[in-house]
Amino acid sequence: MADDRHVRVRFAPSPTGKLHVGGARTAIYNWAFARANHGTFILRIDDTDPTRSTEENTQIILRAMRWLGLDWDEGPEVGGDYGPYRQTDRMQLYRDAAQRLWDEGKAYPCFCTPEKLAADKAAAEARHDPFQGYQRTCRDIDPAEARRRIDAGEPYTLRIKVPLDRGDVVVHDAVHGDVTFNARELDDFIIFRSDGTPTYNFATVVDDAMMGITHVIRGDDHLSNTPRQIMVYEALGAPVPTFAHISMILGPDGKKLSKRHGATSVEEYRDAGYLSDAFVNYLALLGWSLDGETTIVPRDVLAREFSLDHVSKNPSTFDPKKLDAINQAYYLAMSDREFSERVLVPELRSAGLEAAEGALAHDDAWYDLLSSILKPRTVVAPDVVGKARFLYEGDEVELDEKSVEKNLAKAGARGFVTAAVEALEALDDGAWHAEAINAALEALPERLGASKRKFFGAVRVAACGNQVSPPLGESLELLGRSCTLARLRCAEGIAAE
RNA sequence: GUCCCCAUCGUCUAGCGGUCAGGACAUCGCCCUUUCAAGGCGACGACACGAGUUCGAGUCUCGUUGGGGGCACCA
Repeated sequence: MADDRHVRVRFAPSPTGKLHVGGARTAIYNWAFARANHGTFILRIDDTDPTRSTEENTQIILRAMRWLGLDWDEGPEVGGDYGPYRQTDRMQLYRDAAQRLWDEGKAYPCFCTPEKLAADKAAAEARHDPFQGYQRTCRDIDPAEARRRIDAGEPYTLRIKVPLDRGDVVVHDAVHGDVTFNARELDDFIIFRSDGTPTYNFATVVDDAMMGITHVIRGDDHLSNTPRQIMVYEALGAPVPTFAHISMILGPDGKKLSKRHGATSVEEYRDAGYLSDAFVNYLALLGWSLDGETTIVPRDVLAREFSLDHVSKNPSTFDPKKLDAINQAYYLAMSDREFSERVLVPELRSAGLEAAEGALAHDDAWYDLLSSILKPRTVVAPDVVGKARFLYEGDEVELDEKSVEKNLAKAGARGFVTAAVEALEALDDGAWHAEAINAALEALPERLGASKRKFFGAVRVAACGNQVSPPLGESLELLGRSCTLARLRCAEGIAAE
């Protein structure tokens, strides 16, 4: 094992799309593993597929990484001693490495056409040959002959020459243990395409070897081609890293998570109003546990306690409900001030309730009070907008039809509102606080011979416009004396007698 | 077809030979309560199946079944 070396791990996304939740989790594990072991976390852009990779996607991924708070020690924009950190900028390195293997007789040119390869494979399949890989057709072509054909312009690929006596390959995996692959499965796979570009299995290994990667933490889907990658390490004479293959993330139907299951990209969750900390917390727990009991694992704890041997082997199902629960737990843990600054005000601004920039309509105490009542009612950030809107409608609230029908339209409602107006008028501006407001209204239902439910329901709709609202006392305090009384008087006019 | 991986409540998981199989989310009920939440208490609910090994198996072995992944001049 290479564990005694300084830990160096990498996250190497392909910019063929946005950062997916599965990729995000892989990134989180790599980051956390590096931090927990005082190692180095490297970000590398695996963009060897020119047709599908875009610069735009690269930027989206970098942005998502920053939003997730996964800072990298080496990589794009921060540099490092093992760069460049984009595969397209490393082409010469792959060529050099391949040339070296060729010179050393560990790789050889293959002139088989794709058609021949397909035919060979079909034939192997037809005779039920357990070995369906490359038939090593060009393995023993005389070097001089090969040279001649190359010089004549014949297209060729470069294949790795797997030693015939290699024997079984065992992958030492930190989450799966030792996984043995039969030597028979290994074939002389292509390391360089006929167009002169390296294949993934070759490029990644060259990179990981040159970058001194000690632990390769990646998706389960790579386990099967790890043996061939090991062949490359061996040919290169580089130490084989420790692998850690983590299971996939599935959708609610047990199928691999995809678009049809809803949001799959990190930025969609950011835009939906999830907290980065909560999102990282949830994803970290999807396949890893601290102790089996703890659900709230802040980033710093993750960075300290993360360990590969608590990584689960089974695939996990993405559960939006649990994400919600964790997100809400993070809000609940915030102080009113923090909630106000990080959640409430930004949402009010982007919803246009508050000016996009500059001074706010109220003082800090007002937002803190609002935060205190909205916090336990918020699952995702944008929830605050709908719940705070009634505070921004001036003296005439928009009355919810159904609420009016079930409250103000009921007999006696006018009397309730009138009584409330009288009681509240007795309070002057200086005494306009939730506690005093509640005290002033408290005795009224009994005096009027009405249930609290009916009385407060009528007042609530009159002042807040809806039978569902944050606590009444605080709501009226936030509304202010004059606005509250204006709304109540307005409702008196339409309330049933 | 072949190779590999996986298998504990609906979901995420704890468990690393002897546990009343624990926690969290979800669901349901009760409490609190002027609405909605939040909170408190409680209920429901799992070792896929079959053989072994063992005094004893969720834990070890093999098989079955069921999922997933690889076998590309994709990554």
